[in-house]
Amino acid sequence: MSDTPNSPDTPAAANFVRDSVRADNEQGTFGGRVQTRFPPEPNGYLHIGHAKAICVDFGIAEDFSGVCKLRFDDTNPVTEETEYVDAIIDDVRWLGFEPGDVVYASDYFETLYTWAEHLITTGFAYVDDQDGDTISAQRGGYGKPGVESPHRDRPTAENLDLFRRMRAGEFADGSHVLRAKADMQHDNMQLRDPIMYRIRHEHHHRTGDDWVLYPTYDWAHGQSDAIEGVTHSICTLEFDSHRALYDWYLEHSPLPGDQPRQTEFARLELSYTVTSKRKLLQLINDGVVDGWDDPRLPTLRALRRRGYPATAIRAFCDFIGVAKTNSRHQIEMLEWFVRNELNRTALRRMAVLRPVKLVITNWPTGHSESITLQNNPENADDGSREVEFTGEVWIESDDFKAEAPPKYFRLTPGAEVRLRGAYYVKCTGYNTDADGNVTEVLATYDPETRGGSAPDGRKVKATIHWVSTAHAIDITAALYERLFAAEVPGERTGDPFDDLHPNSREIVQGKAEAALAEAAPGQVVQFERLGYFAHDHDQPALFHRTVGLKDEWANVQKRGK
RNA sequence: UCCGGGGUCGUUCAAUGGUAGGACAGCGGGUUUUGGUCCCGCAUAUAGGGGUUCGAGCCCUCUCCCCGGAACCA
Repeated sequence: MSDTPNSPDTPAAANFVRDSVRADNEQGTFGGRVQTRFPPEPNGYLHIGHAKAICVDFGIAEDFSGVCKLRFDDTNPVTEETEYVDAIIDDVRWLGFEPGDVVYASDYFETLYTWAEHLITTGFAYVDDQDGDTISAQRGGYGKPGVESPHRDRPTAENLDLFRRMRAGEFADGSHVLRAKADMQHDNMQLRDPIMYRIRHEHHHRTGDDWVLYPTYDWAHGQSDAIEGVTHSICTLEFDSHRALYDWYLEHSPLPGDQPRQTEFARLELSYTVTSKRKLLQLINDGVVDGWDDPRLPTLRALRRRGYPATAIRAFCDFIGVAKTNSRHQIEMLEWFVRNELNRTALRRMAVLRPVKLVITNWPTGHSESITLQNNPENADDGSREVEFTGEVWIESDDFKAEAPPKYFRLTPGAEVRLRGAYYVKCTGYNTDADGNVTEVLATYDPETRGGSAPDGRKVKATIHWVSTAHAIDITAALYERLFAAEVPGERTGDPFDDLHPNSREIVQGKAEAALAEAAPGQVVQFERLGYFAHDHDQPALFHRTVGLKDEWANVQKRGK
């Protein structure tokens, strides 16, 4: 076991949810049993916010040797699709969790229906055939009591008859609903005779056309929990005011076992990020991004494509903990976890993304030699590789300046730097085109410094990366900035789209060492001194910048301004 | 307006009546063949008032601020 926060072995931090589960176990509340569920609605792709929920739901179950099922909350046939179901299962597994079972709220439609009849029979539900606006108006308002429906005291037999005919498809959408007979005066609006069933003549992704009657979330959720034996129903804060209803429904249902308990925690929000399904969909539909797996998106598919390791996401989620405070975590912290993981695991390679040619004027014409470089200084087991060096190499254009600003350690006329693993070179001059752009940097090398150290002990202040022009391969790199330029997108104007970063993706053509041609699809490597880059799954020469390296030089420049 | 949930360094999470601590971010230094990593150090917080107590971030009380709640969405 390691004590680094990024280790998958690190036990998750204590938090109020875990503590309450532990207390339940000690008191024998559920006979020592722990069962949770992760209940996404299959109407969109999972994003980083879901990752936290997944880590909480599956994590708690794991900690107490319980089970966590993946349950699709598919109670609304008009928005839900099978496409999302498959993707969600895939994403959960990618994160590293194996669902105890994959189930659907729609599996329980028949039981739910039976229980609804039970509520009718016991006098706790009735059929209302007023229109939606009327029902809504009768609900009252904050601080104002509601008024009871004229159908509230409909006789049981009539309720049963109407409800069965609703199921049989005799009525039009919106004409009838089944409502709980709770309390129209309750301070909590959720208890003011909520809708249990509505009529939707719609095709359902699993039950097809078997049903025209669909349960609402509140009626379906707690009952599904009870049916499958969930003990701890952990959800996000916005359901807090639903808990009273959750309990009410359970108390009035013929449960097969223990009554599950709902606990709420704060969802994960990230700076510079939107996670609303509606907004994500809009970004795609408006063509701002290419699709659900565009690396600029916070969806799990996108983060995966971008090179975020699942282990880093999990470590982040475990580390930020679980609380009830509404909070927005800084994306910098997530990026720290990503770098921390990749620093240990990513092989180093040299790539030049904005190339300028460096000509070594005293290099023997036509000579080429092989340089041995470590694959990962953090892990000797990753071994080494051979890289060809010649008298003409690509270097990063940022690594040369005709006139050096203060504290600039790289190449400038008269300055000596190390070409990583190869030789010291001293800049002797440069050539420009008619417009004054640097076309070639000229330098001499010191043959005594092979391998990158000088026998006379003299030091250089910079080491720069390089790629032999004769041996370079062409690559394309996608450089991403944050999709939104504001910490809280939409805070100024109410519309996150007003805060879109004007240039969140830059495509550059670069040069790279030959070994990069062997990168596996999806593999993440470090381009030395530049950042971590994920090899695209489909396009062989395309690399997505996962995250840059911490850049002290950029800080120096920023401070100088 | 009513009900509910919150308020601890810049951000976030701890401290469950007994020295307010960690991480990220920031700043300074050391090591370094990545201006990376690593190491060392510095600075910064209990929303406000009253009370209980030997002792309060924690308990009581009043005030202020933030979030959620009146879909036939989840």
